Amino acid sequence: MRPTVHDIAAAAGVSLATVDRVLNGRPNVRGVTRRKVEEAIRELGYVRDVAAANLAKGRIYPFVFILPASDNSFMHGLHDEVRSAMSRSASERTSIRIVEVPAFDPQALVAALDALVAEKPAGVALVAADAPDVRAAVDRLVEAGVPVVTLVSDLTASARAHYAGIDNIAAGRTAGNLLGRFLGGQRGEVAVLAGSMLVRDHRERLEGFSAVMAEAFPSVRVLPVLEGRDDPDRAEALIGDLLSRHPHVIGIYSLGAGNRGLIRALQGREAGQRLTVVAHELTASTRRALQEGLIDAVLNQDAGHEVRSAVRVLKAKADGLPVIAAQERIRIDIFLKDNLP
Amino acid sequence: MRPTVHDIAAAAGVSLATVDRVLNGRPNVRGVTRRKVEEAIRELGYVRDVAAANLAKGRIYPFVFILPASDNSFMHGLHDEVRSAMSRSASERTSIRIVEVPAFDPQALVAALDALVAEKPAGVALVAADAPDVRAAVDRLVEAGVPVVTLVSDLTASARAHYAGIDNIAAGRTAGNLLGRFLGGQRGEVAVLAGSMLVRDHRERLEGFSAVMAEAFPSVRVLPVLEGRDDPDRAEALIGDLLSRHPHVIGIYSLGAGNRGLIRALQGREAGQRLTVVAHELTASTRRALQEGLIDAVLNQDAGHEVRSAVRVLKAKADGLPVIAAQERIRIDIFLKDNLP
DNA sequence: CTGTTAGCGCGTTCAC
DNA sequence: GTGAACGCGCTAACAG
Repeated sequence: MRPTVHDIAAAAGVSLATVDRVLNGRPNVRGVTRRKVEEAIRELGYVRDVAAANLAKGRIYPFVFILPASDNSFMHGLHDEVRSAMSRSASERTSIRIVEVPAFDPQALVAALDALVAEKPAGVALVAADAPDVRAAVDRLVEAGVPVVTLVSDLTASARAHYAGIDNIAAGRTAGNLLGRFLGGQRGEVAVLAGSMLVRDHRERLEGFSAVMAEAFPSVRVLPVLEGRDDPDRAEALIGDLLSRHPHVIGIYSLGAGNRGLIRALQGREAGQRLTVVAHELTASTRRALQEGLIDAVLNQDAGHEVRSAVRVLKAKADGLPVIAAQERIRIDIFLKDNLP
Repeated sequence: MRPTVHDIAAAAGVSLATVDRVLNGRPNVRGVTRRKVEEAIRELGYVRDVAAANLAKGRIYPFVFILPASDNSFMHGLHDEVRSAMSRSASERTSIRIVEVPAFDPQALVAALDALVAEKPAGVALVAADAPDVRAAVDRLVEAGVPVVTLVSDLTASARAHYAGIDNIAAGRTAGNLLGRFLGGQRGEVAVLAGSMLVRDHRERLEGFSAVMAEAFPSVRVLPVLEGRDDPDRAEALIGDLLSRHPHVIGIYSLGAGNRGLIRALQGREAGQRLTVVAHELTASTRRALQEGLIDAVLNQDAGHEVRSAVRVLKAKADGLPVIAAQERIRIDIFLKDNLP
């Protein structure tokens, strides 16, 4: 049987309360007594039963997730995952609230963040838009003692405690390598479809992609980026237009969301002129396109992992505990039609 | 505040014990009473506090993991993950014991399994060798009331409750697709290096790989499989010999373990004659080879996920609870040099 | 069949 | 400074 507080109290010849004081680093314990207790703890190999501790404390963590109200599958998925985390609230002792803000709107984010300064939740997670005002608002919240983590898209140089998302430069490089290899030495042009160069994750993916193409696949020319604002209709128009003007396009890298439009544009083409396509985010539509061979590879970030990681980190920060960085790294998943989950 | 057993006892006008009986489906409750309690539970939206329940129960789950004593990095990693699960035993209320058996040795497995019939642990996980005797031994253990899950390599048609591992046919297909695409239309021969055709996972990978090559890449000829027994030295010799005899080899699929030998053989070649190589299992050596460009892609199964999943499933089975299949699916990870974790 | 009672391991008053 | 005693939400004897 595992040793309990009783055992160490007995071993140290003190009462439960004293053991508790030492365990939780509270004052009012003489140095000698403290050392005696610490000795007993080490001796018996005591490890505190967190579940019992939480039960006794009855503590719950009120968290707020600020999410963009984007109408694309990835954001819907992210919402779902947060809701799923809410449904686990009971067992995880959390109380999660979602605040929706318009997408690509720094001012809305700032307002939402500032509103939380007074509320003082135990932690806040947000999908950051990369703007100085947002950075300042995050810093104000942190200053007020609320831990903040960024989700999916980061806000560097801010006081956020952690970023729960993938390394987007690496993602861009991966996409470039995959696309380049799949093209198998063909020469020609590749198009890049992004959501917006205003968000950091998209900028970084482009950066990584461009770097690899220049380094490793010089015979392929990367066309200027198209900004589809993660909107299917706009993406379809942009791609359709591009393909009619550029007959030498042999591949596409879609680094943002709203791939439904891209897929529609691809469907319109004749069987003979298939393009090599790498896209981001595994959704119902990209999955189908992968299976049908319209898309060759999909890079994915697991929104579920990201949300769970954000919650873990926020809890740790709220308790002033350290975070095991390696454990919280979000991986870049690659899906071909054969390894779909 | 969440409703507790006290609240529903009060609402239903019964005692705590009765509420507990209804909650845990225990007998000795009149139909009327039962319904009253169930009504109150629904009414108040009661959800049981699992942590508190576990605390009160004080139950621990004695599990046994039977692992092959293979000297390759993947198996070492698997061992590490099981040990890591053991270190979490305190908080997960498990007590895990590892039993090592010689690799590729059905009889040793049988002996280990039979020894457990008397011990009657709460569950057993094993890396199965695919032999009728093993199947029979597993069935005996299950018959004795011990839930069994297979790990990494399955044992179909046995009474095992679950398989915690990847879909190896899909893995083989993924490898084939990747290798075929990377070859970019070249014609030539590809070699296949396996551990042993006696284990199911290797057979299935080969099956998936061969199918895709035949379907989608007819210009590539797949050479007869080489069996390296997951032994580095043997693999090096086999590959070295092969390459000297077959000048038209343009790619290699290494579907087993012991890739250190393969990598040594690759290192001996001149820069001009690089092969396209897809291997399994991300280890220190395959990681380095990936970074150095000796290997082009690595497929991986996350041993940590597999072990954690096995524990979750065994717990559920021990309690007679259902398993959420979707949640326990182990994914096939693909790593290029750019998305290494 | 149903209720009473005593813990599980820990945190927290409130006396001493 | 230190300790005794109660309660967190739930389970499990043991009575009735």
